[in-house]
Amino acid sequence: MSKSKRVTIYDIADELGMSASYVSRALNNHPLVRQEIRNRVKKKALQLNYKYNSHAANLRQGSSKTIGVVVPHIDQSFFSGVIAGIEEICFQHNYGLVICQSHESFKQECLAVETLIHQNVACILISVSAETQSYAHLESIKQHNIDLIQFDRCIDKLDSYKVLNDNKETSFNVVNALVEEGYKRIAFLGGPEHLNAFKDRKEGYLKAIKHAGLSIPYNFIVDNVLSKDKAAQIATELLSLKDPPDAFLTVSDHQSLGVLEIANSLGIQVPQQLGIFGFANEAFAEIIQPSLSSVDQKSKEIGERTANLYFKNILNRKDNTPASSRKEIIKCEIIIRKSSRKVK
Amino acid sequence: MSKSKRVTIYDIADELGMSASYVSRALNNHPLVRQEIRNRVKKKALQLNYKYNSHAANLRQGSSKTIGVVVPHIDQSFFSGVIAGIEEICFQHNYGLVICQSHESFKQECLAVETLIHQNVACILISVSAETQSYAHLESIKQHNIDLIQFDRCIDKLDSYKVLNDNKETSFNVVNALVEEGYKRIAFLGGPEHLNAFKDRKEGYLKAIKHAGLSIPYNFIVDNVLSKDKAAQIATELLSLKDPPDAFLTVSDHQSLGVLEIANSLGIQVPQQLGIFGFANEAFAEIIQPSLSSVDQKSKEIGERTANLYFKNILNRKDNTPASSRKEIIKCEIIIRKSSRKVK
DNA sequence: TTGTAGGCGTTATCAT
DNA sequence: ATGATAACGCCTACAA
Repeated sequence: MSKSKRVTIYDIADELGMSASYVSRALNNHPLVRQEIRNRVKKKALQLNYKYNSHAANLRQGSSKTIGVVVPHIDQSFFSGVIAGIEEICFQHNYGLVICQSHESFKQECLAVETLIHQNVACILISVSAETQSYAHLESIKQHNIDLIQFDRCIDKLDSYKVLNDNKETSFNVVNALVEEGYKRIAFLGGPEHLNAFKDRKEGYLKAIKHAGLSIPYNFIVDNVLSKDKAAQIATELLSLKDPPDAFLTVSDHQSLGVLEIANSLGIQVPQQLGIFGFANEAFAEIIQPSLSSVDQKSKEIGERTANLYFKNILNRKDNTPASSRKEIIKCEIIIRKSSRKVK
Repeated sequence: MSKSKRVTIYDIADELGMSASYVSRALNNHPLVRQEIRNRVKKKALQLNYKYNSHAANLRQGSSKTIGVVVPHIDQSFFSGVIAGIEEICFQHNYGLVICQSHESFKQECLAVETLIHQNVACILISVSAETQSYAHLESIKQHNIDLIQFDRCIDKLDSYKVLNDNKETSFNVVNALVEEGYKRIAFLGGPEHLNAFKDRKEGYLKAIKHAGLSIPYNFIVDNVLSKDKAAQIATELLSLKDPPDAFLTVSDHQSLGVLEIANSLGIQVPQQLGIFGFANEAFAEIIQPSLSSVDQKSKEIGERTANLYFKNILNRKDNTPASSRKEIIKCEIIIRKSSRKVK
């Protein structure tokens, strides 16, 4: 295979005895080009194995019909669900998608954002890493005339569209459900409190505890234990107390899993002696024994709404939306499984 | 924020009273530019909020320091592991990564490949969809001077580097392990046979069955049942026979899960009455009860080796490697858990 | 060590 | 309806 030069619209033009600009128009279905000619050009393009060069087009047009997504992990069901939703909408609008993982690292997140800016994406959709506290990198996005939408885990202070779950309400309702089930000493394993999603879940929890008139020891409420291992460690400590919790509300199923494993190893019966309730509705939640109660965050819908926000509200209608309507709330669904149901 | 024009190297050059080409060299750490000047230029770039324009650079250079990956799903632990490995190596070499999902659809796979060609990626790493039988789209990659490496699920007939597991040997060994455990009527739930990974696993199975001198009814061997649901359906049929299988070897943990659920619902004890063994070592395999025996395919290593193949063997050393050495084999690790261990 | 000039492939604008 | 031309931002011979 010779290192032949790339086939361009000029090659097509030459073969067809027309100009490159006309070929370009034909390929792009320009209304001024007759269907018959379009077909002829496209046929020739195929025959010559011509491929469109996005870089050239992007350079010329200064924008790229591409959307960038940055998420902590692509293999958590919440995020892969979101991505599936985004993909679908982008596909409908004929936009490309570049997916980046931060692996919960601030540094990698900055790098990803940097790359996406270099690529001149039209819009960046981001759910920030657990480490992310400052947001100069996000402001830099806007400085480059790239649109920004945050979802799920947002920097509150940063002005941008946001797509969120009704975390506080859901958390409140979950605790109520636990209380109704007879649990009274409900511990809370949270995430980093500087992220709204986790802060809201904690607030909902606190509100419900108050509402139910329960008194919870201060050390039952632990922030920033977002991994299975950290959760397991805290669970070990708490469950070894003379007056241990009789339930855990966690902000992720991975934490729930950590708690469950510790409970098992300590011989504590779930759900009879200990209730467990989490967020995210990971695939494994309904598979394991006992199945884990969890919150379905409607990830695919979040993805769809987030992407649609760009296409419907931002593109064209360059943003004179009042700040107040810049938040979309997606309602969660509470899924009660065995891990929080004492009575059959 | 005004719709200001993008800051370019010309702006930096103007401010600093030098030429754009010199700025370009300074930013790229060209040896002929003194460190002191490099620093000054970079400082000014930062100050002006300059961002590199990849499109312009790619267009100029005709290649993009970007690698494209196409996988069926990003949220299966095998593939996300592979991606993690690839990411790491790309990062070391300062290459970008574009990740695409085919969702097991041939059409979407073609689309992804098309997009990556348009983006002028340096190399495409692909594990084809279950539907993929023809490979014109993959040949098209090579026609565009883009390098191609297949991993895991490969089109055998297509000449390219390949990174594979030792599927046949592993499958053979797994069956032996099942036989040693006392299982005798071992059914096989496979994938689409036109894909080497599944074909090899089947061959290993058949070889081991023969080697052990077992006789297996022909209907115990079923191809192309790659989902949990399909596996469950076949398991229901087989387990309802008067002489049912006493073990299942599957080619994915999702299938194993389907089998397990059916066994549970039929009141069949796993592993006492029915052994189950799968591939992929999904996260849930060790979590559920009984834990699922599976094959760890060393996904991260596959990713690393695949990416390294590009950087070490292809880049620069433009391919005079003999066809024979164009295959890398990664050894699997067999993980025996409860679902296939009769004796304690 | 630094600058000049040209071109990568496309598309928008202007002209015919 | 079709063509010529310039420009997007960068890099790299080549020149000085």
